Amino acid sequence: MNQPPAPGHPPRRPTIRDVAERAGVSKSLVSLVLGGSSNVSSDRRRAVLDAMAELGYRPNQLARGLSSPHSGTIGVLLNDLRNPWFVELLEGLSATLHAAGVSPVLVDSYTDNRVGRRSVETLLEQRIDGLVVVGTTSEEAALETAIATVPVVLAGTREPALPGADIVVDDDESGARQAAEHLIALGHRRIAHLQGPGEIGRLRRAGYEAAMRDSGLDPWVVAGGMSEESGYEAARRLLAGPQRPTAIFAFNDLACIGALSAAADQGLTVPGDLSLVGYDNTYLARIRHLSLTSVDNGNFAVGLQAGRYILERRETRDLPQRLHLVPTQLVVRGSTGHPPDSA
Amino acid sequence: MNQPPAPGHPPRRPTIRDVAERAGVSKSLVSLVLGGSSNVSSDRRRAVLDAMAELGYRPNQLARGLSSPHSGTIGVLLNDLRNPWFVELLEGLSATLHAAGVSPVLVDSYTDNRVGRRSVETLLEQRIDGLVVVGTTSEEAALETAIATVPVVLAGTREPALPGADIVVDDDESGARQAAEHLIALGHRRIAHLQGPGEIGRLRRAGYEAAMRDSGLDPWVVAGGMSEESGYEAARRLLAGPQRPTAIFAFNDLACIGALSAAADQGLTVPGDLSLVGYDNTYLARIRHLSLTSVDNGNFAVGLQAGRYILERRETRDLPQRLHLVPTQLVVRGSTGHPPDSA
DNA sequence: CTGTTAGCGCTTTCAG
DNA sequence: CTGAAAGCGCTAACAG
Repeated sequence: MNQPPAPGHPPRRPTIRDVAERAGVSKSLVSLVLGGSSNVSSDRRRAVLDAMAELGYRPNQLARGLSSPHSGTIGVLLNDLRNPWFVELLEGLSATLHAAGVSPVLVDSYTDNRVGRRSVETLLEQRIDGLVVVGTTSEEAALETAIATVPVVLAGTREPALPGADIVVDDDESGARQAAEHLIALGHRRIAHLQGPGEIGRLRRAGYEAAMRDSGLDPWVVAGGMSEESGYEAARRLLAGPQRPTAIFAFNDLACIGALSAAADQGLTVPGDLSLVGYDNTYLARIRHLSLTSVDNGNFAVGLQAGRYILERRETRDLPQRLHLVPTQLVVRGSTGHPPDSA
Repeated sequence: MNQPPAPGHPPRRPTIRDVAERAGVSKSLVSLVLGGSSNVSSDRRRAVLDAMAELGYRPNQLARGLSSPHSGTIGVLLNDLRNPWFVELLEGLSATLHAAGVSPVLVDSYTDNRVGRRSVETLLEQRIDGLVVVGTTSEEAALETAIATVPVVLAGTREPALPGADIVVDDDESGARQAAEHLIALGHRRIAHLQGPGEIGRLRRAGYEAAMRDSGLDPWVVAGGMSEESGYEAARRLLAGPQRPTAIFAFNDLACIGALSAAADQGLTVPGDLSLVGYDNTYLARIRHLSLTSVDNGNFAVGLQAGRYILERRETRDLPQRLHLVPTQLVVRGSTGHPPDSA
């Protein structure tokens, strides 16, 4: 069934039973030590620990997961590794999970789709204790079935709307407002916004519009997207128009970089002729040659809280759905300045 | 032990036994269907499949892994999610694995380190069937113990040198040669190279030097790094010198972008005053506003082959160590042109 | 082709 | 505090 008896040395990995034998105790005692029980004398505990070390013992999580109610793993569904906006989120999440002795199992929805793998299904077969969805994914149907089986938390996205799934995101409306207010404070009046997709796109737009109206300015929204390409196209059209904007607030950093390219194409300097603000404060924004003013969405904090929620739900089903907003922060860099006329 | 009896509806997930009962067959027959055995009449198979669908049955991979010699998972150790050069590699790898019914389990070494998680150790406890190391990692010690237990393949890196671990990489020497030859063909003679770390750094340097010597030019190598920052610093010093180069071949795209910023700082235009070549052909190189000429390292092919190797080793231990080189391809974009004097 | 029987390595009662 | 015993869901012999 398992490893054939092997001629030379036994390739069989040491089990709890080997450890028990070596330490001169029973199987269950070893199990107790493993579980960190306090009902073990320190001598015995030492003996067990020593035996483990000598044998190079490694607990088999498969076996553990099979017999205990928790597998000790949490699935993390990443939407697209190409855009590493989620890295800090993942760090926050990992920190929370690690402290609880839980391992994140990462899967990349985009790649899996391409090769025809059913990411969520695979995770469920692995008996994950919960699922954290990082960023908007297209696996809506799969998530609906998943939530029937395991707790689900959405991090850095508000979609799909799953009854019973907690949501942890940055405060997009407030973040967008900060961005717009920054531009307004610099003296800009013709400030355009490249709207992005989905609920998040709507919220950022709303924050932008509110800030504009508060200052008696007319909102100027055009459809953008979340890619460099879409930002480029949208900005190109804007800048080719008769009364071009003096500032553009893009949906995210990628679209903002697209706008930057469009500006360069028209011979406009940034921020001399045109100011630009992105969103997400990715490492792209930090690249010297781009140096984008951007809204930081506090992703580390988002990850931390998502971890807390999923661990709570692991213990207690039937919690009400929760929404946690993390404050944003505007990071000013080289892509914003006063409008040209005000010079 | 497992799920408490639950008051309302039974939360217990259907097992192979439930399926057998419902389909009116034995447990083992269900197992055979699951395993895709041909020794099952099509009627019975249908019955089993139907029962599974009706029950919403999902095989428990933990249980499967516990009783069969393979767990059906392969660990994938990612070095740093921040630099998404490996995305296509992962796609190739996933394609191979998926075709074999094996699931990749992704872990991020960098994040894990930060939170104090022992990535490799965790994977081994999960009873992975093999480990693919993607990119250079700092977990050398852990890898050495890992290779005693499971097959290891290095993809996109040559380090650490592990006896018995296959290596799949692009042909760095040849790639660097292509980059240098491209610049030479454009008429450049003062071509500097920003050397990167490790074995790969040495190989790229060697390819560059060979191309230079073949054309009777003097190699000009300075220490760089693999980050934007290090590329910036190195290039800044180079460009401040008396006889500055007319072209720079950087270790990778990130360093190349650093060089781009340094050029901008000095008021040099690219490619008018200075030509730049990167390496990895990441999506950064493709960004319009950067538009870097770069060497594509064929990472999809690297991933495919790494998958093949690991699957082979899963079946057959004691294979000799292998090295597979994937051909590179220069992608010319806007950062290279003729040297200024030749205009 | 089918049903029975052992385990895989571990946790968890339940008596000592 | 400790040991024996049962069982998690599944696979893999083994006789029918």
